[in-house]
Amino acid sequence: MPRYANVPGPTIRRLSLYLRQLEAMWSAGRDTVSSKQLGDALGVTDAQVRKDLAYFGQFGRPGIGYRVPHLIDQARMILGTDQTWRAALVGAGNLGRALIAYRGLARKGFKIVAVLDRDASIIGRPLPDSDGLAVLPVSTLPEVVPAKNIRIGIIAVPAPEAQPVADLMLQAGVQGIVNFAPVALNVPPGVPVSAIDLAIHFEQVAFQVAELAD
Amino acid sequence: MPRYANVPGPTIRRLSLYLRQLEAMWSAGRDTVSSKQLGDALGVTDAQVRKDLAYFGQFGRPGIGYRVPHLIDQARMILGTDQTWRAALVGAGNLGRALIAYRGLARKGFKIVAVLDRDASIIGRPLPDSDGLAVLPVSTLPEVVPAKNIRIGIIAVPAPEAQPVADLMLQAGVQGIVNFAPVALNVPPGVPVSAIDLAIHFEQVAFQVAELAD
DNA sequence: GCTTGTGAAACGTTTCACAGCA
DNA sequence: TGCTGTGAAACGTTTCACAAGC
Repeated sequence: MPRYANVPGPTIRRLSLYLRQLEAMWSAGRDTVSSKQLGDALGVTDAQVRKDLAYFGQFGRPGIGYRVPHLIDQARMILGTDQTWRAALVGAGNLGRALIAYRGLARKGFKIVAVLDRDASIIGRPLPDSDGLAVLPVSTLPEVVPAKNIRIGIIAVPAPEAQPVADLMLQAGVQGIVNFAPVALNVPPGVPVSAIDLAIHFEQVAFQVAELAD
Repeated sequence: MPRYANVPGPTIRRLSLYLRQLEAMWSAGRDTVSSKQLGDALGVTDAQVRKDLAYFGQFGRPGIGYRVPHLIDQARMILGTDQTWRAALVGAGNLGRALIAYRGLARKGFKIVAVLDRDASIIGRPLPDSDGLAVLPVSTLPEVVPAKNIRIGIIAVPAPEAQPVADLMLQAGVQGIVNFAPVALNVPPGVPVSAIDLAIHFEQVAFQVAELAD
């Protein structure tokens, strides 16, 4: 029963960008915006912006443009960030701790309510900037996920541990995964996974720079 | 004079994935791989793998497949990670320090050789896991970039500071940017930028999960 | 028998261009 | 006049299907 079954993937990715830009514009005191203005700010054509938004409804007014706060509300509803998403983080290394401290996630409604690790030497330790969370053993995932109403799992462990952690997460009832480990996860079809491989982004820049030089 | 002008963007993004998977397979002792095997590991069709690789040359042997180490070498050459890329990191907060400590970047040839920040209270401080780097003032970017042969800039500062930092980086001679700030950078056309907005990846998972539920 | 490389077909996305409305 | 929403055209990417090679 998908709400937006025929919406192209690229459109959904850009919707996140539109929302981010709209929030910035609203903070800057802007009340309305045209597809051209929104597109220019993001390097997208005005036609693209209109087509994208039209997949979800008719939000604009000819001659005027889009009302910024209204479009923000709509985009949040569509993306699901009008609600709070409780997440479990596995891996309390440098990256994991950076995620805990990052306010941008909470601001979007993502709350890390459990932090787990395999390393016995850090289990039980309180985490800075975390509202008093302490590190739990990964093995408690099956109890913690239902008990804390967790829907999203965050993987921030070394590559070789990522697959077993993902398996355990899904078994525990997690509905979607954000994966920072540099490895392709094998999950059942239809399970939402977003992968962020830092090194790959650097590689893409390196390729483009090399292209320019030659 | 681009070497690979007509190669689709998605193909270049997948080439990074192929390389990562091939490195894992080589570590696991695999010597040859077919397009089907490589594709299955990544959720891509065999035809897609072959088309992608064929944009860059003829690397395979009918009836056999691809020689793993040879394909790794080729992919590294194409992506540019057969060389070392020296990078400057601006922003020594939680995320910045996680990047400094992350070995995966160095393993791919990306070396952070300068760390800068605006915050006077941390300037001069030595950084853990950094080979003895100390934090420099952002204002020294114009001297540091040429002096240390830096080609890539990494932005890990709060959103409002990202644009001025980007401007300063490009003025200082940086050739490409990896941007972790949740804001669209305005850069001259053709300047390679890769943007990583952590919150957006979470949002995409939330959307997909919400789609399943309804 | 198995697998590549590749034209051709199928498919999906973006851009165009304009009717209709403020 | 300015701007949206949208069919239709243009463009780009993926999949198909098979000849050729191991």
